[in-house]
Amino acid sequence: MLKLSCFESRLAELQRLHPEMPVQAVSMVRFIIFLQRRLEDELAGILAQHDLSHSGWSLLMMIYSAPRQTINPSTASDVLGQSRPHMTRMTDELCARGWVERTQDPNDRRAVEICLTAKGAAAMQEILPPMWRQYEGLSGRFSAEEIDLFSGFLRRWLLDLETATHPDNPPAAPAKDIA
Amino acid sequence: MLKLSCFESRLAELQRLHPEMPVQAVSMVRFIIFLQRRLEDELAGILAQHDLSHSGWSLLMMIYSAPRQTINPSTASDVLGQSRPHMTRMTDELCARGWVERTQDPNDRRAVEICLTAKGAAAMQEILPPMWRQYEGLSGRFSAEEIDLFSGFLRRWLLDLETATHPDNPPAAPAKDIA
DNA sequence: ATCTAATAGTTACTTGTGTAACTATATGGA
DNA sequence: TCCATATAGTTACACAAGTAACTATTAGAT
Repeated sequence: MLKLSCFESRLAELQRLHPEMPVQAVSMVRFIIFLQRRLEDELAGILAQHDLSHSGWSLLMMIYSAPRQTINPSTASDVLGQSRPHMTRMTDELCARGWVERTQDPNDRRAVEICLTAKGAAAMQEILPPMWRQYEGLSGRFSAEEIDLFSGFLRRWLLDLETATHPDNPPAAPAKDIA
Repeated sequence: MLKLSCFESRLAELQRLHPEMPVQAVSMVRFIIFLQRRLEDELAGILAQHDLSHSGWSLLMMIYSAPRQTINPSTASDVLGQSRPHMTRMTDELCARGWVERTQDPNDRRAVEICLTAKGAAAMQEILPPMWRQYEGLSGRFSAEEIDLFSGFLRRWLLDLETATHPDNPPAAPAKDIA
């Protein structure tokens, strides 16, 4: 029996026991958790070939795509949803590879700037193509229309959660079509 | 600036640098990871009041809703996507609370059965109502129609990933309407 | 100008969870 | 019937990532 089927049997039984259970909410939350585990496991396989963890990869992509290919640890922590000590450790690892370097923020002596090096940029050129293929392979089999809809739902949910925990944030503009 | 907005700026820049990037796939995978972090953080808040980790809670729910409120560790590990040693530790914690107990499988001396105790059932009656409310509160603001669609997408993606990594599994039947 | 509160990043410590290895037991093929 | 292989669960060890505490620095109110 498929694991998901087994899980859904449990869910059905839970609902039988507790008709007041918000079954859709419970299952959606659980589906997200299951998806995350699988997706990270799959990505971990190919990242391991480059001796990268998922966190290191996330940070590297943030740096690579930032203005002047430079970021500071607190911003990275904020956007990636991971702790500042973890950004410190990931930065340590990437520095050890020679892929990034830390410099002093000229305007704020507390702050550090993490910049991509030429070596790091070269590494990214090598890693990105197989990673794009991996991401594509991880996509479910959806039509373009379904992907637009699904992506929009995920984004809205994220925004709802972000806005709920930081009510002072203004509601975000609708998604711009990035493509 | 919203964290998600910041992230999407990075994504836009990545796409400018790499037009071949599968932007929808990359963003969807990343959205799942972000969602999982937030959802688990939110759930952790209320679970902490009951001195439960997310893993312990997951296992407890699996046991609570299983036939005869009994499960074995390997099945739990398989369905929840977590390691057998972790199931052992979670079981240790729940045993220490008096909420579950281990018994010998009468048919297989290797196997352990984890059964909910009366005390555990009582604890569940107490924990479930606030948890239902928490799950409901975590749901994004979607219409019933959108929730059906969204839930279906999540489920299909999970099935695609499960089938891709275990090709011998038959494609699952479409979701039965649980309600 | 002063001082309190907040922030940036690191270090030390803690918690969560994986893998490897182990023992005991079951399965299934020869 | 025997034996190799696989499985169940635990223990030991390793790794990932969080929190608390710290120092240095900045921001902003008075």
